[in-house]
Amino acid sequence: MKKVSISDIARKAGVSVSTVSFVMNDKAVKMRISREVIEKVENVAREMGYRPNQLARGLRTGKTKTIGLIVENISNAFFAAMAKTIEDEAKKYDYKVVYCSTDNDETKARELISMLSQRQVDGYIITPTLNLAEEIRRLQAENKPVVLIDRYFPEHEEIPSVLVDNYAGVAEGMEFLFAKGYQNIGLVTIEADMAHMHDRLQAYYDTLRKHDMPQDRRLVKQVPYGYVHEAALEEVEDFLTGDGKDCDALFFLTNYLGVLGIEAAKKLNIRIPTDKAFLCFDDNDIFRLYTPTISVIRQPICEIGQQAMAALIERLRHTGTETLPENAPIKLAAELVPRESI
Amino acid sequence: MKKVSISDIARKAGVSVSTVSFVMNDKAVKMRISREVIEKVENVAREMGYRPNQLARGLRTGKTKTIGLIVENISNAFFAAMAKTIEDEAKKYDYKVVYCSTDNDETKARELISMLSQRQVDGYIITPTLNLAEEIRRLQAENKPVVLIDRYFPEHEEIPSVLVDNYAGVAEGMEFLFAKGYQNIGLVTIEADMAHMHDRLQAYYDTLRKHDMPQDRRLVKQVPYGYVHEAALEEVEDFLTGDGKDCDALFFLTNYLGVLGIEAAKKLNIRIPTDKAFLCFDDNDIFRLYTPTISVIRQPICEIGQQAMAALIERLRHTGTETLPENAPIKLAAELVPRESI
DNA sequence: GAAGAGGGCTAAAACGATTTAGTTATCTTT
DNA sequence: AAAGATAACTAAATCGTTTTAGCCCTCTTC
Repeated sequence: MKKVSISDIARKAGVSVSTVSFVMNDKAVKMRISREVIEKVENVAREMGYRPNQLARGLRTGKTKTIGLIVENISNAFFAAMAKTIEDEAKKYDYKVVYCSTDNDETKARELISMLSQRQVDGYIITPTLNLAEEIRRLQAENKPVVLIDRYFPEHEEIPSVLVDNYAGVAEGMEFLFAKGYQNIGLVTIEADMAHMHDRLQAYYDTLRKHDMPQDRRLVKQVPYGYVHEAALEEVEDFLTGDGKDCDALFFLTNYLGVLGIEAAKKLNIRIPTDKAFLCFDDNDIFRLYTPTISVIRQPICEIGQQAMAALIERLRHTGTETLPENAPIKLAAELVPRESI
Repeated sequence: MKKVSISDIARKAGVSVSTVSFVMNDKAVKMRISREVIEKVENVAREMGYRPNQLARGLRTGKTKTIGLIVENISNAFFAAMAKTIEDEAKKYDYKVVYCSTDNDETKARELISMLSQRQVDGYIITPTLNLAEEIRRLQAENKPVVLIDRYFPEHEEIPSVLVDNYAGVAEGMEFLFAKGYQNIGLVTIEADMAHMHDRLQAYYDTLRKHDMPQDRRLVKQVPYGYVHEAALEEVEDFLTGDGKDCDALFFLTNYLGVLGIEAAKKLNIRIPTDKAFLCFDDNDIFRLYTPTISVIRQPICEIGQQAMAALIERLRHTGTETLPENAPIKLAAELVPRESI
């Protein structure tokens, strides 16, 4: 059984293809199609179970009503939640979203952009990797709007972005630790190759300086990217028993690092918060449930998704208008969620 | 800057559109295009940054090299992991996957199928909801292969499916609990409206009968579908303090229910396994990390994804051949992972 | 030197929609 | 009754590919 096309309907209803098209697109009245013909066409279309072919439509109109969402890893709780929000948000504007994961790999990111571009998506929401700015400029040059989320390129304000205020979030966390009397705060992070991680790291150092505390590089552990779980865990364990042994508090700069942290602490029998207080950037189911519950700096995931979508839609509407009012990164406030780990 | 099309290249290279097409599709040799022309076209295409328009290609060939993946909820760890496997697997066969969530809503599932069908995906991998068989038959009638995962329709063997052996998995879990000496085993489940949940429930009752234990309906708690987190949590708490108070072990039939279980136990100060042993169907990061670690029946997620993909690819290849060799549900063995909670 | 074979390319139809510019018939208007 | 307006449609181009059929040229071969 083949799919029914607009011309099948035209034939059966005894009208032209154009007429059917007008009826199916609610342009019948504007095109002065008569009541009877409209009804006839609608009935035939319903009976035959007509569904417009979006490829053909997209080819002709140049609009696919689809946006491409590129995240780091869709199976990570943060991005999964983000994807869900964006999908729901997109539906409100009658857009469909197709998502893909970069695994933080530059090459893969490029391939994904290329793939989405070939599939003619109307716009993009992207969690960029390093060195992706040029590729993104190319999309913009093709008049395809792009909005970055979670990360941004400080030197490229022509690419709009929506993210949490990383600096303020970490600063608030540090102030909280100081207020609770912790003096020797260790940091666990990943390579600060992109601006958002750099901002977080900078806030750590700046807050230490503000409180006239020494800035000891050895208290900052960088877990290299791309390690498998076991290797990364070992890195954290080494830190907890080595350079970070005397810390009274640990600040984990990502969700995943926090999970590694509690796993390591568990293995090493480090009591939280008695031996070390724990604070993590970005929330996670585990942190809410673990004993003790883990304090976090929570990102406003929904709001980021909503604002990103809103920004994208606005640009989709005014496509052609090259200069847009506001392009500086939109930075949303993080929320400190104190729990038992501090 | 507009996108460059095949005819732009043809013009610039001074050849016909067909020639360019042959070169771009590696049919140049078969079509006896000369070495020089091939190189010329390839160079021009590279210089101009040509990317084929997949809409046009799909429209012409009837193949989009895209498969639709419909799961219950992409932000659930189980489905997120499944999606990742399937995406990776699809790439091996040079397919792209677009995924969407039903939220277990029949209507939404229908809409998603319709949307994917309009976008002309070549095949489907679906976690079905109730009453979806007819809709799926329609896809098959249009010659679009479908493979179900995680759930199935026992009365529709013409729709192939790949899933864990739910019955055997739960039976193994029950035997393990008995072997450890637990006598009074409560069950927490959701509505058994679909066969896979029915199979799990049946295994519970059958194993009890096999051991000549009473089958007490009150020890089976059904958490209704669609409750918000707080309401569902309350349901579990009520059970733990009410009908299930005297159980020495609890078997949670899904991942999410298990999480609710530990959350409730924590709130009610129920010690695991001292007060009650915990066993959960389907693994989760939390279960590995929680104190105590939670024993689970682990589903072979990767294998399910791989086999589903393999089955789909086979059907994509032999499209037109209506009768396929093996169509009975493919049931893969679950694995008991004993941890501290028992 | 005519027929046939092959080499090297191109024209044009087709896929399924949208959209512009008509066309035809009927109705006003003067 | 001729001119213009309007109502109710339709023809055909177009989007960017793929693919079939065929064209033209040169070389064999007898």
